[in-house]
Amino acid sequence: MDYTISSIDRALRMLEALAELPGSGVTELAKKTGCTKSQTFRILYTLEARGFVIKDAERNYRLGFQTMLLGDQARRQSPLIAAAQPFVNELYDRLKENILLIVRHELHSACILLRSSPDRDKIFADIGRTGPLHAGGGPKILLANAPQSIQDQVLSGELPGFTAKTVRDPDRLRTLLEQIRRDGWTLSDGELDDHKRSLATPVRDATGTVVAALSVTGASDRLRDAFLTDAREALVSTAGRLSVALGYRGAPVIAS
Amino acid sequence: MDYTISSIDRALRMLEALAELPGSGVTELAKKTGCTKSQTFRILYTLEARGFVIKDAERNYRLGFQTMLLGDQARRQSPLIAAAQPFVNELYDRLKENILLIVRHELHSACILLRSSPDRDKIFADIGRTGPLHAGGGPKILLANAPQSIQDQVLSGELPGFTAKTVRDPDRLRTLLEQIRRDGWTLSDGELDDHKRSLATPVRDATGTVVAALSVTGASDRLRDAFLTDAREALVSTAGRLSVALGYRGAPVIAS
DNA sequence: AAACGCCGTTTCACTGGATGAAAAATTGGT
DNA sequence: ACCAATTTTTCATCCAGTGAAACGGCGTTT
Repeated sequence: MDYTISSIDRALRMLEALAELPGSGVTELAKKTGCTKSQTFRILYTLEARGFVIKDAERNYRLGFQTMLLGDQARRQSPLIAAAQPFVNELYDRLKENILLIVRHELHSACILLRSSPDRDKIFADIGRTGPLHAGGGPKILLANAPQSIQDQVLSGELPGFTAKTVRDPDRLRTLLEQIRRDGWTLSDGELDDHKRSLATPVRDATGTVVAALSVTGASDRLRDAFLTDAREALVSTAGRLSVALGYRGAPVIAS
Repeated sequence: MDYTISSIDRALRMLEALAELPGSGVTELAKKTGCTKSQTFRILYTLEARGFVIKDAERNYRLGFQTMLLGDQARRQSPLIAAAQPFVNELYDRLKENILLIVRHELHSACILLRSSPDRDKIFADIGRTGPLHAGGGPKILLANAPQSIQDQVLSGELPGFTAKTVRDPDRLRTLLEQIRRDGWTLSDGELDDHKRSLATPVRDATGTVVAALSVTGASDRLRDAFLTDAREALVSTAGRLSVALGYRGAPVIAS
């Protein structure tokens, strides 16, 4: 049964459109969302009245403070983030490389926790930044463990390349995803960022569902050899403990 | 002319209610927002479909990842935050005390930027946390410069005390607000946090509207004497430069 | 075991709020 | 001043949203 209230759905899509096109006007947003211009105007008026969007002097719109504040509250109140924070910190203290917690939202990945060192090289992932599901350690873990319909949609859609090493062939990706599910972890070697490697492994909740990927990312010339093996073991162990903290009671994944 | 779409307004209020009562069920949220139960159920269903809220196994709701991610985008795309960030950092480097940028949202204050030192004592203000307008340096600056209707509403409403030093008498507050407008800065001595002082001054935009308050907050035994004077001068100067960066072209405020 | 209360979910007749097309107003560029 | 593009406003129309009540499940009480 579908209980969707379509005017509310349109407003939510308007917020999403604004996140992608900050500083847009009424006509542009109408085109982006498929709403009529007068509908768009009224939606924006309603959103503006509550501070979700701001209209500037040139009549361009941006996300407003109330969106920001509610986002902060969402972060503060997230049981997953609360549970994961100490484990992310611990892993960072151990490895001194970037540690990320990545989630899937529809057909994309998003970084919801990031512990990085100021003197480490910049990486694609950043707090709140969305990215692909087919490239990168964490994203591939999430794709490999996503519902079949999600996998099918991603693999039949566009598979953009971020570097020369990004795997873009659907058949090759299917094989990789199968191996990832078997292994219980994955390594991304320069698929999202040149000269960067990313190890990742799943985080499961009480029902056994993969709700996030825990990942360590750093320069390829550091993440190799014995340190790579060490990092992988620490990563899998930490993600396993986090999963237990989230109520997971399945069998421990045995690395091949 | 009122172009508010009431079902959308209800959905936005539902998000706000969830920020205040995370983990609520349908009945509680209906009561909080004044919506019927079937309306509440449908609103939540629509919000959940797009990831703005999450329903857990016990049928309780919380803000979801999409709210968090949009909040992150709002922060990333805010011209005010982008402009203020270097000034906040500079002031922090200078004073080594907590530096805050505070905004008003309806009848409350909210901290949108915070530069604090790990070894500093904890203060009330925190990123994304909303607070009063009648207590604390930054909040009082915002109240003193708010539209008359906002001032009237705040002063005729509840004025809760946070410490023994919080001013709760509306008449006394009116006198204080007048002085704040004359002085162009204010000192809060233990009104929000015991043993904490907070200096604050307004930040203006191109139209001369006070859009934020810049504030330095620290322990009372550090924020005194010559350091207090020094901090005040640095604060007022920095806020003035930030205001200019935002397009403000008014006369410089001369401190009494 | 049955009754009861509470909550979340579902149903469907009804209507008023949302809609869209077009007019009016505003803005920025030449 | 003129013009094109955009934003805002208007109003007759109608359908999407509403609300009251039924339904189902669960935990507690008798």
